[in-house]
Amino acid sequence: MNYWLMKSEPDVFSIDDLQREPKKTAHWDGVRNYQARNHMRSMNRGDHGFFYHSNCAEPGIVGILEVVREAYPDHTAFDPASKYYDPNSATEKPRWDMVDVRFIRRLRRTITLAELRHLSSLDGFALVRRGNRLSVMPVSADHWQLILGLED
DNA sequence: GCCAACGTTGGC
DNA sequence: GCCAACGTTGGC
Repeated sequence: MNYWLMKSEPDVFSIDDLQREPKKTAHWDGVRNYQARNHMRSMNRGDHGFFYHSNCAEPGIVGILEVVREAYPDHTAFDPASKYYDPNSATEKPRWDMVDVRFIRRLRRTITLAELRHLSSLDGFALVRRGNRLSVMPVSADHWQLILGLED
């Protein structure tokens, strides 16, 4: 099993929104960055990921999700009414993909970005690299366990 | 292929 | 709201 981290702005789509979805499952649409898309293409059913809240008062990891459907075309790219519309992503040759993810649980507390930045043991973790803006990134098994260990 | 201009992300 | 750090676009 591989581990991931996926960012979402809570004002747009929060961990609570995911929990409220039917079957607690949602499309992870709107990714418009090639590196992030390629990470989604590498995901396997059953992989786990951190749900990260970005661009908010307390940025950090708030929960855990599971990949329940592997990458397939992101239909919002075909929809002129969508803010994620991409005229360069033709339906016969889709440029952008999404995965389906299911809510597993909330963390008992938010593990903040500020806190993670202070851990030298997380050196090399993409999230805490300076200037990182990637919205979907891998997490090593070691880092996954280490971060979960911070929860209590 | 270079690179300046522009747009976006996201912490603070 | 500011702005640093990137990514993308498009002229040449």
